Amino acid sequence: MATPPAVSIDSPVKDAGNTIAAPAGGDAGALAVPAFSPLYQQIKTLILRSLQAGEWKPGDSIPSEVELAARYRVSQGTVRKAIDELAGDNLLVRRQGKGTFVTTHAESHIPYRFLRLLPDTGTLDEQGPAERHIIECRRLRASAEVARLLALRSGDPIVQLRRMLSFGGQPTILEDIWLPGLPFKGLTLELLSGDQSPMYALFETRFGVCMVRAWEKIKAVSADADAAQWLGVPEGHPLLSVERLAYTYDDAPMELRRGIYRTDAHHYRNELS
Amino acid sequence: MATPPAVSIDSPVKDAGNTIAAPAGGDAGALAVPAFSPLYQQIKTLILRSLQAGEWKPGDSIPSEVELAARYRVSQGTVRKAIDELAGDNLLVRRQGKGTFVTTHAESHIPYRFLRLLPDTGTLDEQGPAERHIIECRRLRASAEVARLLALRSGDPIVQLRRMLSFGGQPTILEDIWLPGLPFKGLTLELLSGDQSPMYALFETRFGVCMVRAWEKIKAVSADADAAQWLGVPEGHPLLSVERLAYTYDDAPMELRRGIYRTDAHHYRNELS
DNA sequence: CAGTGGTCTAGACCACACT
DNA sequence: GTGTGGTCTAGACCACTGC
Repeated sequence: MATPPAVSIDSPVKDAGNTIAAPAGGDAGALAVPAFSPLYQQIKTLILRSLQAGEWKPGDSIPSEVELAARYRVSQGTVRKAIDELAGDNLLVRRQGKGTFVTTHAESHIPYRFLRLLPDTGTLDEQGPAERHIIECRRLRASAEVARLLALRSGDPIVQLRRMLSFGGQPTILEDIWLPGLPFKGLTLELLSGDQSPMYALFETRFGVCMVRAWEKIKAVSADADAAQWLGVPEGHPLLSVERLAYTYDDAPMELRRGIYRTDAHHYRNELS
Repeated sequence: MATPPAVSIDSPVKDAGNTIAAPAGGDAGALAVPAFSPLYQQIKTLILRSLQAGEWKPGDSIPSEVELAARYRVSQGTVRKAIDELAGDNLLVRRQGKGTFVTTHAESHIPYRFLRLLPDTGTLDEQGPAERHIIECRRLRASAEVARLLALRSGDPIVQLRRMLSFGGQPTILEDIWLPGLPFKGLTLELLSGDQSPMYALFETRFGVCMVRAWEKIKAVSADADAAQWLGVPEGHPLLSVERLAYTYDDAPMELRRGIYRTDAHHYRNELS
């Protein structure tokens, strides 16, 4: 399987030396556009496309460096640099002696890769795994606000979820989640409730959607009646509001999430450099 | 200047092939300890030491790759990999055609490298630069808690600062800062107040202390009387508590800081991947 | 053992910045 | 032009994994 398609973004020519050809034939057509990129960047893009297209799924191993070098007709070192950067972005994981694998939210030893909340005292696996409870799952139409953030149009179909996470029996996080309706056709409360894996792992296996990076906006807020009831704190209690926008391989926003965190016994941890 | 000291951590031997010698002579002594590291790691450590020793200061350029390769008696590619990693950790900055520079908190186009608070609307330079006001600067003795976090002994001399940051005239951040007394001998309220640059830049130039990375622990809290007064909010108002422990090159904790942030018009931003 | 990623080298050439 | 970092190659060998 797989005959080498060779590099074809900037149509690199390697006749004499290692030059990269002009973006368009001859000298007509687009000018002024920078449009040149190093070979390894082009390889990176090609690999990204294969990930996006689902040629290699989360958890799978991708072809070896030697194979990819042959496929793209470049040296192993060039493939290596491309993979290095993708690994640096946490899209791939290298394992010496075994191969290079597509990063997944499942079967990872970090069950909640994007969750930055830690207990003030104790280890990561403190009181065993988090208890998860789906409160509701509704299909409705995007508000202007949600549509804007998810790059949809007002009124487009969406799925709205609400769930609660508890640690050691203590309700700690109340989350509202908005997902675009089309990619998540078939997502139901039953499906979510009957699943043991992290939500993002379910998204990968059932919907082929891989959350790759995200932004979070954090504020301190007062508990309203609703949050107070779910989290078991008095109204007005200070809580962390964590708004997350998560993206897939193609940098398309695929999830909007707003979590309300109790921070009595936990804290949001962040590393700076 | 500078005659090659050559690599000497693991005493790499490159007689035939590129082997790295055993950590200790013969086969006696420590066994079971892994203790081997690739050449580029050793180079990384040597560069780190030069940074630590102040051989190259923040903002300076370090020797070129070719020079370093000669100095350490390795190939340019090996130096390159070492520098790549240090650049990845934001300790160095590469500038094509110019050289490699030691990262600094001064003259950066990001005036507050470690500050993650952004305005909800508008750009980064929103209302011009932040107004800074030093409220107090006292020299006292470390409490058990502060000593533990700063790796000091209870009762060791420390400097305690309090300051306020305002954006567009709005008091937004109230910070208490604890510094070890010895490295910061000579730090006074006058020095701080008369300085226009970010505090970390002052630390670099006046005390040779470069903050390189940090952890932050974030919680939602209620404004106490003190914070309420300084920040102009009612008591009980939800605020962000941001506790930071900052480290220098040698991974020694060098600053403890606790900030109280208003998040009415701003938010703490974080990227996940 | 063969296959994978990891390290190291040496040399060529390109892109950029200063002078 | 000279010097810097940036890209690319080709080949050798090491270290780990699993058959």
